[in-house]
Amino acid sequence: MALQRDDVVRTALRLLNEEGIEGLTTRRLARELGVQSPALYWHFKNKRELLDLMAEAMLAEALPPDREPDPEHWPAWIAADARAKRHALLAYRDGARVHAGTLPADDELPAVEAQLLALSRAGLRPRTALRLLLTVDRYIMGWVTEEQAWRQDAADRERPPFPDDALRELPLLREAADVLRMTDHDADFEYGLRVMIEGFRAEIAREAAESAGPGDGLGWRHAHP
Amino acid sequence: MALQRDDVVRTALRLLNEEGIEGLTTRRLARELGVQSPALYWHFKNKRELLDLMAEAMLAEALPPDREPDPEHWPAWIAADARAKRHALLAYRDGARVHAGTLPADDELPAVEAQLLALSRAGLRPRTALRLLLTVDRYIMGWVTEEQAWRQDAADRERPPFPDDALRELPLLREAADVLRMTDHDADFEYGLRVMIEGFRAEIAREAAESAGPGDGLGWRHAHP
DNA sequence: TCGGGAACTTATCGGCGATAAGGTGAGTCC
DNA sequence: GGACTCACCTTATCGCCGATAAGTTCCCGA
Repeated sequence: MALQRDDVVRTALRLLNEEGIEGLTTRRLARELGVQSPALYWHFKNKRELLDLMAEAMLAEALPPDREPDPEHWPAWIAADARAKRHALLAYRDGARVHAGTLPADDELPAVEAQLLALSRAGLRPRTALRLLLTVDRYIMGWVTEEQAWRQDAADRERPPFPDDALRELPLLREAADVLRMTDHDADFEYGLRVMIEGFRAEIAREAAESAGPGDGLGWRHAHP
Repeated sequence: MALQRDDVVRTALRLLNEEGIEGLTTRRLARELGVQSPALYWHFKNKRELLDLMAEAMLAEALPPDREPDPEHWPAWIAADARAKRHALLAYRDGARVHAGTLPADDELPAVEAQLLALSRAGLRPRTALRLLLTVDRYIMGWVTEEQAWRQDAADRERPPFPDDALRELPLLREAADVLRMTDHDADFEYGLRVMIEGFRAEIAREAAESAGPGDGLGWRHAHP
């Protein structure tokens, strides 16, 4: 049986985990598949295309396109999707770097439309809703990129960064040292996510107030959920 | 006069802008400096070290370490710093990718300490304050990374992404099409930043309420500024 | 005057993504 | 049943990359 595009992508993802993005070369991948490296160029126009398919595959597992976001509990599914995406990216070494800069495929757009629908039921205009989704997405990408870089060179590094004596004259940083040293990625990510959703609440309240009539310019009302 | 480390970094930054990160090779850089490429390894232990110094130089211009953040107006300086950092990264092609994964140098820590001090005057514990700073930093990094990737392959791409007919069945996305297509990076970035700061306000109010006494678990009070 | 080290050169290594051109084998058509 | 086709792969090669080894130049201080 001849090589399938799908086999290549799966093998590439396995190789990514074993060797990291630096070690993911067309030659190495070909060897893994029992094939000569130019054979890969039958299946992909270039390495970028392979990386794009890898990125798509990484997220397809974690974020199936047929979710049905509930307008009543938007903070819940926004947070759940965010966690799922983070974990999907974390599941592969350098996952965030592989995913960075890829465009959503056309068949992912309906899922976004569904999210916009839910958020507009919650009181947001589509433009605003999409901006919120993009905001949390950028946060996730930035977060996981740093997280994986950190984890990676924590593995290489001989000694931990920010030793105590570098913080001697910096009492507040010393008190926040475990955040600075990222000893608990999960909790720190979660914190930022929560704060962000808090901001979304305020934004929804503001926009609802604006559309209901002239607001007070601050819009401090309780968002629905 | 012999080559100075600083000349190399400056030339590398210029070259980065002209050629992009792919075109920034040691050979090309050496040629630009009128030198053979192994000469560079006298000044830097490897390319990673050069990139780190480039990252540091990029931001040093825009975020001088002697700013004095005002506790009374923290939303203002958080936003200003965020904009400055974004612009610093945007000032160089692939700036975000160059900066990604670098650690703050030890001499940048006092500036962070000053920010923590201002935020703690505004009512936050140091751990929380640092988490907030990291949150907005991750947002910036994620944002600019995507923004530069987008700008870049907008230059290569023959036709714009998300053509109208891909959105035919997606009315909400169509209404938000200019956000989806990122026609106004500045405004979209600003929006997310504002929402984020809105969340910070809520967080500060909550933490103030908690430390003042038993809160209501929601903390919906007006933040001070 | 001469030793030494800073700053560079030449030569070379192994590896990379990609292309060109050719081979092979299974299926199809007459 | 033989010629043709085309999917899928190989071999050979290109120009580039980051990096190292070893040797050269030249200035400065003792």
